[in-house]
Amino acid sequence: MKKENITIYDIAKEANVSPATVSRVLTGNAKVRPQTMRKIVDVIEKYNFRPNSLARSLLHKQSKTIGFILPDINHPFFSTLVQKSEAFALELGYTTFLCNTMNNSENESKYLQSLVEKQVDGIIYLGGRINDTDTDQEYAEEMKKVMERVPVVFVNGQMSGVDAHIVRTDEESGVEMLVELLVNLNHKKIGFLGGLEGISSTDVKKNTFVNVMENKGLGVNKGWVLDAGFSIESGEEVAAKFLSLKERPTAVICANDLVAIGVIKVLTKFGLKVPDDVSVVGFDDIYLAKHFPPGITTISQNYDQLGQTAIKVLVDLINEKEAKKETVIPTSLVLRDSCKIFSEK
Amino acid sequence: MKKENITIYDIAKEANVSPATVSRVLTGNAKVRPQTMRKIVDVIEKYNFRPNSLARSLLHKQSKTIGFILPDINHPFFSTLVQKSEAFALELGYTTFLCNTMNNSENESKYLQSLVEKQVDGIIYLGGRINDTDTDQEYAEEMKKVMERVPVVFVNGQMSGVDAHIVRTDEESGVEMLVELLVNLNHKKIGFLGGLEGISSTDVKKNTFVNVMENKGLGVNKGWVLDAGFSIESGEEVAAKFLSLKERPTAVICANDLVAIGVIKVLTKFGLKVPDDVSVVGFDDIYLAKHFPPGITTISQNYDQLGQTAIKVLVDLINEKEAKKETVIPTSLVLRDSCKIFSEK
DNA sequence: CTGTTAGCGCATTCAG
DNA sequence: CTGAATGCGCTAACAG
Repeated sequence: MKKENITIYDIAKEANVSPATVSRVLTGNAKVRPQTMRKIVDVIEKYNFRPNSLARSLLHKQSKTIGFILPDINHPFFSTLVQKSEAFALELGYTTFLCNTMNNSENESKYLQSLVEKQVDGIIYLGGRINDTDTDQEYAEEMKKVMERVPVVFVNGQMSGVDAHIVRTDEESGVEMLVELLVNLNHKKIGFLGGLEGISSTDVKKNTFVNVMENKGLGVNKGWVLDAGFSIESGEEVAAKFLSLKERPTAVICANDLVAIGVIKVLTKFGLKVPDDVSVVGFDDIYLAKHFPPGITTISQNYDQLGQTAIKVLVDLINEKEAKKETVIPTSLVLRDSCKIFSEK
Repeated sequence: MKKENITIYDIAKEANVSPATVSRVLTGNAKVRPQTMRKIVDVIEKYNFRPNSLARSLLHKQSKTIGFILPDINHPFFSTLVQKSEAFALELGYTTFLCNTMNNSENESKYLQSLVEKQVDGIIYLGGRINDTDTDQEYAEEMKKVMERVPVVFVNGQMSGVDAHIVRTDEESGVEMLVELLVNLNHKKIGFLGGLEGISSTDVKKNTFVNVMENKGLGVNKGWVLDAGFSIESGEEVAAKFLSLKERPTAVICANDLVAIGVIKVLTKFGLKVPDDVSVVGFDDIYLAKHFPPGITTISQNYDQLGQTAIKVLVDLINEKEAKKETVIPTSLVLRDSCKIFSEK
């Protein structure tokens, strides 16, 4: 059995007051005679009493809790974003439930249910199914049902048929900046490595890449656009394919920094120097980007702003205020040493 | 206002049964006529009803929730450990509350209170004050008060005066292995870089290091033991000090892999090759250790076992079973390419 | 197999 | 300023 819980009744009895009065000093919602107050506070401290927030939430029908759904807490992009968002939520008086789905769709459903049952006041969806370019309609239905009960904000994602509030990074302009940079550095043969087809962030980036290149009158060789995934290992894998290319690009844009790291690692291992032989750029500006030699030129996600805005929108929804349906967060270019001007040898 | 919640009463009314019967199908704790069952299930699905776990927890006096306290979710050591622990907790039917204190002692107190108020069934303490070699007695008192209400397990930490259950990595033998390795590689001048004095993991490692060295008849130069911290930046900082040494060790053991990364980065930048000029080893075997060139030789923390054991002990405590007071988890040596045999030039 | 009742711990009426 | 009573949503105990 559990140790017997102390309740406001116990406190009340010992302080010779009514439970209501104890409650009043706990919440500070009504005036209590200083004398009475002191007596009660003493007893509370004596027993080290803490009010049961479950009971409180049950009564108020709000838990002051926000749930986060994310695919992988180990990925620096998510851990950073979570950290920023969480800190801000805390300032606003919300605690958070982190649901790390480990890229598993079943977990995602379970957690979604669990958050509803736990009566969270709102949900921040950082990743998972909302990243699929083509929405599975079953998931969409599930999502809609959740949204009937709990406000939800999607970060860097969407679901077709689901009318959710969205906060997203301006990935298009990020990729544009990268292409501009490389082209200005005289690169004409540019590839795009990593990511996964069908995942929206990848598709958006790839499409933007192709469009911008064409606008500049530079073709894109299909063989230079290679999928793989989002991890360092994916980068290694795709770099191997890159190496086996008959004609190689002189510069590559990677789907994210981890991929860039994997790519650089393998190229280096096989004797290609970055940036001397190949220029490599990434995306996200995770903390490793500046540390991994030679230092990766990348696009910085505005983690603070992204996280804060998401929370802000969600809290507005919770309080039934109006909130912008879609907010786009700008990115910025971070120059480091993984790319340089191209010159024929 | 909140949207009106649907309750088992609503379901009961619509299905022409009593709330108790609805509850029975929800919990599956008692037999219900298939016919009745179907009727109820239909209504539940029609309204997409989910039971309120707050109410349930209030009644049962257990929330099936475990709280985690950790200093920095961005640190791969913690994010990996959390991931493993969480997955196992989930298997056991527990969901988790992650409390990322951001290395802030005030947050630690707040979260501790919050977890008690949220009626978590147990707390896993992954880091923070339990890492101080000298325990602040105020913190110890606070801890004890928490432990009167909720079972707690310390992972890789302790508090003097607090009689907690502990699960910890065998850091001593880990360091021993590293020293053995380096000595076998003919290194005689070995340094220890990073960590912070007063943090137990650092102190344990440093002491072990000094002892083992002395046992081998190899002295340790005080100037070769340099504090800094636990991040890549700390490694960079301490590497700068290393470079300014009159006489340098030929090999260094770093407090953890991030420090090793920082050290390698700076040494490389200043023209010293790792491992040709200096051998560098780390600790933890974070996923980066294998990716950061040249690949860092390190001690692997047994994340799975560490996390699972912690959860197992905690769950035993929750269920008021006996549990081993202290469990030591073995480590293993992971050989990569950041150290090599020493030979005079 | 099913219904009735009571209470988990708290905060909020409404009286006094 | 304080106390008594009520109900948040659920399930366990007890009848039937």
